[in-house]
Amino acid sequence: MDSEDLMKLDQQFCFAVYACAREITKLYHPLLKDLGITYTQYITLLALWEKDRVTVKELGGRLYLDSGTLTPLLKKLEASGYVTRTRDPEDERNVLIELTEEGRALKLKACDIPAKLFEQAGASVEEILAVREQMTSLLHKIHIKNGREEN
Amino acid sequence: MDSEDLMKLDQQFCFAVYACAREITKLYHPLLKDLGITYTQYITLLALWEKDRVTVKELGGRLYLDSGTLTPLLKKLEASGYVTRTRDPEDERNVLIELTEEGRALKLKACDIPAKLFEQAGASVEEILAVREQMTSLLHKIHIKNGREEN
DNA sequence: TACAATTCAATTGTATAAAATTTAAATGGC
DNA sequence: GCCATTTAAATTTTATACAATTGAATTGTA
Repeated sequence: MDSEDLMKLDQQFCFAVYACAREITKLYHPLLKDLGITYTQYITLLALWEKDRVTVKELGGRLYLDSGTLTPLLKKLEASGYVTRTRDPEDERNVLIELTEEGRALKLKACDIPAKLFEQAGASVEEILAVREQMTSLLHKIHIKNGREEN
Repeated sequence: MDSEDLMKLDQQFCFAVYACAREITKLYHPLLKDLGITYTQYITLLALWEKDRVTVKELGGRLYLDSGTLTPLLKKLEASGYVTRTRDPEDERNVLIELTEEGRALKLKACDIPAKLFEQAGASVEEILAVREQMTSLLHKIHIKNGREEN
């Protein structure tokens, strides 16, 4: 492939992923609107439903987001009554995020979302699973690259 | 797979794509900073280097972005001297986007970026190409779904 | 030809993202 | 125990994204 072809939009791996991510988010929108949460809030709650009483740091590590994004988002979830934010008495630098009863209850209202999305995706389960494996593998590799300054 | 597993963060196809898209953008950052442009501006210029003198609508169709995102972005590219924005005399509703000489010249400075990124990706070319095909296919399918209100 | 419907870009309002800086708290030598 | 270093969260700044609305221009049609 010559340099001219490499510059074409349709040849860009990054663009396929970038545009796809945005379209997927839009696909979630009507379902999440019923619950009164945004996509990033949904992803954050998924992480908390698995394990809460975690620091912003740990949550950010799992979501690949930093405090600049999470702090305002968690304050919104707190204002909505789904989580609490309390300074860890053991180490006042840490803020512990915990689900409230309403936060836990929301999981039941959201539990059919993954199945609904799978159904809407318009692709076979096998295909989706295979691509997910590769995306996850690539995500880890790139995250490590981004973690180092050089290169 | 039971409903509990379907709710796990690592099982979410959407999250793999969403997080990967953000990490890829970060990977581009140091390269694009040298050129003084952002990732979305780079993608927009890729589209224009292929074909310019297009309306905001057409450009948005190729980039999967609407005027709410493109209008301020194109104004920045205009302020940087890379594009011009002129109302189409034939149909005053349309705004035509054209590259300036500097905008065209920037392509030469950017032409080694795709190769550099391929190198950094840490995955085989075959793997990247295969996943890109599937992401692109899925992108088209979901875009059509998002275009229709029902479903 | 009026004029309702449509189309396009811009605007408004809300919510992310991420780099860079700041502030407060804790830690590790000495 | 003092203080430089480190760490965590918050804040600041800049740049997307997108839904919804607005306003101007065009089109279809009676």
